[in-house]
Amino acid sequence: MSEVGIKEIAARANVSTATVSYVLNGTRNVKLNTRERVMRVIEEMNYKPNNAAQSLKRKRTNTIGVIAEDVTVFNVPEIIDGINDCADKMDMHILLTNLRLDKRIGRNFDQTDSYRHYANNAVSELLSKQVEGIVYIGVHPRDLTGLIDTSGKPIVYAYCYTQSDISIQYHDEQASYEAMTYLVKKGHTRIGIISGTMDSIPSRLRFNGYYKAVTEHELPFDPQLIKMGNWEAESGYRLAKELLELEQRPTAILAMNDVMAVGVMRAADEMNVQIPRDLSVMGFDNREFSDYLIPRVTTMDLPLHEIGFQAMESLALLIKGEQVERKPMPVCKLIERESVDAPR
Amino acid sequence: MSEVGIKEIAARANVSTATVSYVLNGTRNVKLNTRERVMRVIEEMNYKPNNAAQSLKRKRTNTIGVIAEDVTVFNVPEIIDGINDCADKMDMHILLTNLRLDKRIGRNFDQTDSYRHYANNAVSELLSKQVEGIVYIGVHPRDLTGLIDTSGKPIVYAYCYTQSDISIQYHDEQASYEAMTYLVKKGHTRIGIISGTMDSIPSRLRFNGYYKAVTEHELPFDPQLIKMGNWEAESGYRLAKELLELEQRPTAILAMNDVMAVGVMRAADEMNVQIPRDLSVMGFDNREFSDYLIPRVTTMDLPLHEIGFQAMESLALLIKGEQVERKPMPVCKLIERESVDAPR
DNA sequence: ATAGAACACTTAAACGTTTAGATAAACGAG
DNA sequence: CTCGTTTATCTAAACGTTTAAGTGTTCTAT
Repeated sequence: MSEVGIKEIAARANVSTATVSYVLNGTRNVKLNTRERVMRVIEEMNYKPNNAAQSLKRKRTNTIGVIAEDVTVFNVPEIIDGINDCADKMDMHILLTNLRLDKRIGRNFDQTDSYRHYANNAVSELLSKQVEGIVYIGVHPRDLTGLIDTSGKPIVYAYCYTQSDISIQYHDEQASYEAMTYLVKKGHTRIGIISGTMDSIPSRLRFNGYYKAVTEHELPFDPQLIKMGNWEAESGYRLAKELLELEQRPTAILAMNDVMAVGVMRAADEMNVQIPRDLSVMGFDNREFSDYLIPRVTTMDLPLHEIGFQAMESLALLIKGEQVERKPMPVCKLIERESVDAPR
Repeated sequence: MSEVGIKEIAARANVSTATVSYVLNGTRNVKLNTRERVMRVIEEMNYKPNNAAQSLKRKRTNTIGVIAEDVTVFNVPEIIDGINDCADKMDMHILLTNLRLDKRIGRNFDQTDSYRHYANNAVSELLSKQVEGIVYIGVHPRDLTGLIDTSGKPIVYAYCYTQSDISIQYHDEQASYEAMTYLVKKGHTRIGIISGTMDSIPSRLRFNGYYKAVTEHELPFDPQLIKMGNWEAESGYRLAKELLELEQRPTAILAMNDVMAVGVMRAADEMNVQIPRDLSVMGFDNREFSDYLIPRVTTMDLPLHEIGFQAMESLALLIKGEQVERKPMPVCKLIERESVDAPR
């Protein structure tokens, strides 16, 4: 612990501890003269107020808990960055808990029990650490409604879905709509899509966006062009082959994540289909590698930083007991690269 | 703050606060009878000890600070995961600070002043939060000796270098030696390398490993085969072209990170050099995308989790005031994929 | 010159725990 | 049955701050 306390400072500066506290916090006027004297002693002794004591007295810890389902999943660090960014501004600190869910229970959405166990343990620990609120970063976009009990402390969810509390997501539907519109503007009319697993909410939303684009742009609706993947490269590979083997090939494929887009590119490579000459490919997520593939793939960038930032903003409001007004949903941004061209 | 305190529990259980504390911490014998009574009340009221008060009295916060130069840089999350893993075991919590260095000052190693400023600010905040120690995750492997002042609190560095304190790195030299040996075993003798910037320590270590392999395996030493890159894809691209334009082409290229390996593959693609038929390519870092490229690239996996774990272990020892014994350096692991073959 | 307000500073209680030391009760040996 | 010891519990101080209330001191306006 800090060796030197406020008493020592007070003694050396010939004032009471109260005065030291006042100059430290600026909570009352202190004559310039004495203020400077106190400051000087503080400097000299390199005094730092003991935060434990402060928290105890103030009943405020200036600390929030961040629970990440798994920090090593691609979207999490950026979200944390956003939270941290906002927290900095409000002089809040971040107590981080990593659930390691990917490593512990994998993507099995049904292990609700062990899931609930890990999550609530983490919450419980954080609460006893006196965090003023929690932001929960879900990586697999499941619906968490009712799973987590914070005994009244404010919580906001980032990236995942819940009905009972505040949760910040980006605008999935509009993103896939925008992607489709982009392909249409490039001249494509036969567009294949490879979706994620349909038990995931964003997957359904992205599909909605696709469907909206199909109707609005009056594309021929062909069920053969719709493939159900599972987010993994292998499924992109397999389904792209199916699409490319159609008697009437699509001229473009929209994969609902970049990983499946990789699979698409592999399939194209194998079948000697050149991208983007013979086939346009579009991904989703703007994973770092999408810029490293050959050709560099056009994709939708996720507003992860913004999600984190907004989550923290909302949490701060909840902590202050204020109403949190609905903000416009963060939107994705189209990243134009080399994998899309006009059809020949 | 917690609404219900130890006094309330004591009152309801008809004991003194001391007794409650004893059953809570097991620091003294309490008759089974009363212990159970106290426990029951604790349960009923969902009582959680106020950590601020505990910390104040115990002079222990069970919290360490983690400073990350930038959480969004590829190696950081995995290191945090390792730290978190170990911290969990020791019942320690993590107060996270993200310097956002990449965004604020970029890779400019020379901005020592503003660098020092950010880092020491973070340290200072953490110290006043009463962390018991700090692990500092550097992303650009510069030498940080003397830059950071923790006023006596233990600190350990992960991934970066320092002479004055404990720092945990992986074994760079042996990794590049192993990579080279692998290529040699595959039958290559003319091996080009593209190094990182030579002002970076790992870059020099990796070069040492290369050189050691060259001499030990009695490869012809040809300075033309050694190219100095800057870690970026573009430099890999440019330098691979130079290598491929040599009158006596190398049959394999070892790029000292996966990003530059991407550049190599682009160059090869453009020059119609097929990988691995006409040229073997090896990367370094096992970035996620290395598995997504076509062909999937063989590379060296970094023991990031282990680095984080060891860092936390060492820190725990320092905190306890114990000697930290030198452990064997974590080593990289060769990930064999498709980009390397025997020369034709 | 003086009352009253404004200002600068101090005193001491409080925040919710832990823990040494005190006390009381129960036990065991003779 | 007594004395010493062990065991169970309690009392109260302490941890390092903040802050309401109190005490001087210095202005300001008359």
